[in-house]
Amino acid sequence: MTGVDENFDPRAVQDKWQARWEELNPFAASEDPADERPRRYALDMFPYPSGDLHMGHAEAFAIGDAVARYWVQRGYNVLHPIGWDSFGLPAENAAIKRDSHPAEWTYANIDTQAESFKRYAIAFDWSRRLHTSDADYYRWNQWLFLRFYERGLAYRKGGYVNWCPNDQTVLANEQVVAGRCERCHAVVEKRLLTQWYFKITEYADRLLADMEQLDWPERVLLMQRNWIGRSEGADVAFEIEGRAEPVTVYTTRPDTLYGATFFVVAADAALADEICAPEQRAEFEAYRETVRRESEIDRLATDREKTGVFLGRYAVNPVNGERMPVWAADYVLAEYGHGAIMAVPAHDQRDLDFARRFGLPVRVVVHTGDADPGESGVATPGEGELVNSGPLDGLAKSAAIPRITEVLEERGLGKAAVNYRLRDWLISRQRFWGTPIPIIHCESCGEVPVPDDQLPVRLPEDLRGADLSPRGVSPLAAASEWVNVDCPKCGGPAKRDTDTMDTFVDSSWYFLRYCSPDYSDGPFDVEQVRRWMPADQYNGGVEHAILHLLYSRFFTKVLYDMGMVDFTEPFKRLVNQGQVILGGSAMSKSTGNLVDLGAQIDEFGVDAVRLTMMFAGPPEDDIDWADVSPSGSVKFLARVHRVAAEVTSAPGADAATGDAELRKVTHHTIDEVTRLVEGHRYNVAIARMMELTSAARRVIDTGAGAGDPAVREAAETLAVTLSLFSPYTAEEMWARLGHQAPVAKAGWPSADPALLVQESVTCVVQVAGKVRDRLEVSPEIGDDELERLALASEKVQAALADRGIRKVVVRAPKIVNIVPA
RNA sequence: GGGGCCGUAGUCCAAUCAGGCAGGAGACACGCGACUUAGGAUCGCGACAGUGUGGGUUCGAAUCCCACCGGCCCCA
Repeated sequence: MTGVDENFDPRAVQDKWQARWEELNPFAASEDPADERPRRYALDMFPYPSGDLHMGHAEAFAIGDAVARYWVQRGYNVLHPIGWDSFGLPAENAAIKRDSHPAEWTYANIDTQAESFKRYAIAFDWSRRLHTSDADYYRWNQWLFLRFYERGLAYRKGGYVNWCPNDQTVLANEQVVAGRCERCHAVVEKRLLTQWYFKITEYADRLLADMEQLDWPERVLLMQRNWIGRSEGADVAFEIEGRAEPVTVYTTRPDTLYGATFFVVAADAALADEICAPEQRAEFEAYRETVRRESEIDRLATDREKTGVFLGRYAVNPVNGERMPVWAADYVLAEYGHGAIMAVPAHDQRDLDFARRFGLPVRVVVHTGDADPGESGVATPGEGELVNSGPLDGLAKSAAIPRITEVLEERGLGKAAVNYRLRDWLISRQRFWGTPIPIIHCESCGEVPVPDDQLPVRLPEDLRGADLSPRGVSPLAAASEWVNVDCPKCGGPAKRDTDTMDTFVDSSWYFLRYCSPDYSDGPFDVEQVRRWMPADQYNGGVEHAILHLLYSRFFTKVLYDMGMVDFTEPFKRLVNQGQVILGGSAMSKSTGNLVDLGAQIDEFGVDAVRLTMMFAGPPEDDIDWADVSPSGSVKFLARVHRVAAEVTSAPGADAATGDAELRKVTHHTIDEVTRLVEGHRYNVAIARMMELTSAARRVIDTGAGAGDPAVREAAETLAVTLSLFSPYTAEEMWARLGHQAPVAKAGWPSADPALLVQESVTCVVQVAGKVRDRLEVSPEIGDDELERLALASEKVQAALADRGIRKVVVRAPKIVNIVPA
């Protein structure tokens, strides 16, 4: 062989260009107002610094990088920043274990990851790097908290909250997945605590309505819609005998009001305690104790037997005056609606299960045509005609709902109502490594905000190791010098709030900080944000479909209401990459089912690992590392590099004088790859680049040879397009072709339209749907002429034999289908 | 229980949005040949087989519709 492939040593090429790029700094975004290039903001979900980068990071950032690099090639002024989500529990746990400070572990890991990102050749603007655990960052969490507080969007309240017994802290609803802690998977308990909340529920309708603006995967929007869980129904007031105030319940099925046969109050709701009759109290309190010990998982299980206790009281059905026994049960949640429901066993399965367990009556009020629920044990929630319902009789369910709502409103017994599944966001945490909540509790003044000019409230630096052990209250409480302060209002003795903020607060606005990372007069420079935001594309894992993405949308809307931003949605387009798995299951350190990114890079090189990620399939699909072939990528990179290395024509050689066929392939490839990259179909784009490589190879070996200018044109096209995926190889090719680095700024090639036109196309002629002949015809051929040509074909005539023709379908210039009689 | 997404060669995947030649775009693995020795290199060639199942619409269905089977996800 020529020996040039021996010159292509991926490791040497990496080291050489990484150093060179460090000098060139090609990806700094320009803030120059005179820079007229249109701006694009390519945003990646920032990493948590737990050890080094792993395969998942490698895929996610390879995708985001292809986007950013493509925009740079297209001549945009591109913002592609990086930072670290560096507060959080793992650092704290590591500090306890090692008797050190969380900052030590955190910043060491950040440095490791930063070095890996550089080696991995991600096109970041390194000058904008931020860490949420820096006081320069978290002071603005505190500042934002105070603005939320002023607007009534941050408040403290007592109630049952989710408690993770392992992490020894409360959790937001969004952090409880199927009854377990989303971090450590411990079964979540309920505790009665006073905690800080953000009033995200006030934005529920806007969070729903503004989804229209979003070019996001439909399934993510659907998940958010489900999470917010808007439902329409009615609030209905029920008298409870012996209680002055009526109790309001929310129902989505007011049409079934005549079918309500009992009333259920959440066992752990205050109402149950209040109305329980004295003779039932002992039984009720015993039951309540068992309920409190139950996990969310138990309570949600649909197949377990219903439990409950009669409270010895009766509610009155407002439409027919019937007395309904009031029960306490665990299948009604204290936090949902008003913590009490009217039970309609005929048309709600859980109510029916309860009724059958305790021998309560079942009354059908909607005739659905299905078996009687009282007999079958299967509730009938479907459409049907109302019966046993006084004035509603004969109406369809859909007509009965507005009718009964109207009646209730007329009589002052109820009204149409909207309910949400979404709860307010619980943001306080009883842990150390987070943003201190900037509130001071004064005995005489109550809650007093820390004045802005005293921000940041820094974390005390003398806590470390065992000081941080979880003990159910924040470790900050033990730092007495830090805790005890003078009240900013009255100067009297006061104590700091010792909880820290959920780290999802940090990540709800970091993308704004990137626009002006060193700004010191506010969380961000409003002008800079106006120029860069909203982000054009946001890349990250679907695991954030609800939590982070919902919170960020909420923050953006609040900032909009504060007049700090001029848009209501932060991320125009969202791309969720799949996971990298191994042998069909998720990679995990604990099971040893793991591929180490560093080892892959050592073996195959950065470019081959990146190319393998991008070529494996569509970005949103999972990649099973057992199914892909990084060695195949190595082979391709050597092959495409060899094409460039063999080129002997001079830079600037006139391609027009070169091989016409190869030129067509090159320009078709440019045209297709452009479209494919725009559509995020990188795997197909790479396949096209492989085809072009083969076409150039053929011309070198068996055609016009390596000196043909068309070969140079193909090689240059390959270098620039490959730079999105395998930047080191692309840079080396570009240098071999006699050009100046960086190839990243070479400029995207454009296809010559003249080379895209086809002189002839193959028209398929079918008889009864079977291909019988192929005709080479002009792409401009008319239907009539094509039909004549097709019918004249000998093969067609033979296939027809002596059958007549019933119909001829012509779709010029691609196909003719002749249907015999 | 409700809703959503997905089933194409031994394997990963194209073509599905907008119905029109799957002699599958590309690749992995496999086999053969060439490179005057060798080949975990390179270049070339090849075979295999097939749109989950059953209906429907259509001149024509991987593509659209319905049902079923199987897998994944969200809510309950």
